[in-house]
Amino acid sequence: MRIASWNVNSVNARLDNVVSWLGESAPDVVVLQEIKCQEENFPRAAIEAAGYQAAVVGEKSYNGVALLSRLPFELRQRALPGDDADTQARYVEAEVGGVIIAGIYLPNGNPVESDEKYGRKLRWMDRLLAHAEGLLAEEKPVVIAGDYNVIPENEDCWDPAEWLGDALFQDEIRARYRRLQHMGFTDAFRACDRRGGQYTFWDYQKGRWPRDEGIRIDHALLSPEAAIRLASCQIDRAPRAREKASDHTPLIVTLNAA
DNA sequence: ATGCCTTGCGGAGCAAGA
Repeated sequence: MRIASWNVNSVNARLDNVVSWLGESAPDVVVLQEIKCQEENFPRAAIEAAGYQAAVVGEKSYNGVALLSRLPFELRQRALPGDDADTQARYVEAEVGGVIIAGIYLPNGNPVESDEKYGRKLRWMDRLLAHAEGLLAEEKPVVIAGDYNVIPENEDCWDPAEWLGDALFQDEIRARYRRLQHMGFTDAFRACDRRGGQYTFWDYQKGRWPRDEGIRIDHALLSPEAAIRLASCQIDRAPRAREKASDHTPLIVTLNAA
């Protein structure tokens, strides 16, 4: 099973790129982040024509996630449990072929001085940790994939000095990401590739893409039952080079058959 | 230099992203 994650920075602005990439890459399941539309404005017909059924958790203008699948799936969650007052569209979870797949769009958290932004990020991560414990207890293959907005280590960043004051780089943020690993989740990309300097995001500004000055912030974390089936995990840089590219590029995980 | 891009919203110039 091939499972991809991609922050598309508006699914409607990116529709041609997304549909052509689905045709070329043909993953079984894709979790999208920042679709930036309500469910009624999601381009469902074009996605279905490409061969995918979609579970859409939308919101006007901002955020928004979707799970696309070529295989039958059962929707499990449309929100991250733990705070009914949180109305932002950042979480979707489904079971596909015996694998629990969660798509997440973790809050950015800047500026770090702001409880509204940074505090929200910390609290969202704490809820994710709690929910992840419950998923582990199911003892099934689980893949939590998406835009974590976390730079795990200095080597995942082209210039750590430039990111010292940023919410993506704070020690307490990175500690929470490590806690997911300590409780039993495996960073699929890092398990397959020891190299630093492998990025999933390059800012539109300042020529970051042509200079390959990026950060690795899109991740797939695997429960032990999924990790023992890990065949490969790759960053597909091709979509970032296209016209009208998203500032993120897809991450693709391949699991061996059960 | 809270900018430099890019998007949504709405019909100008912000807000938000990372």
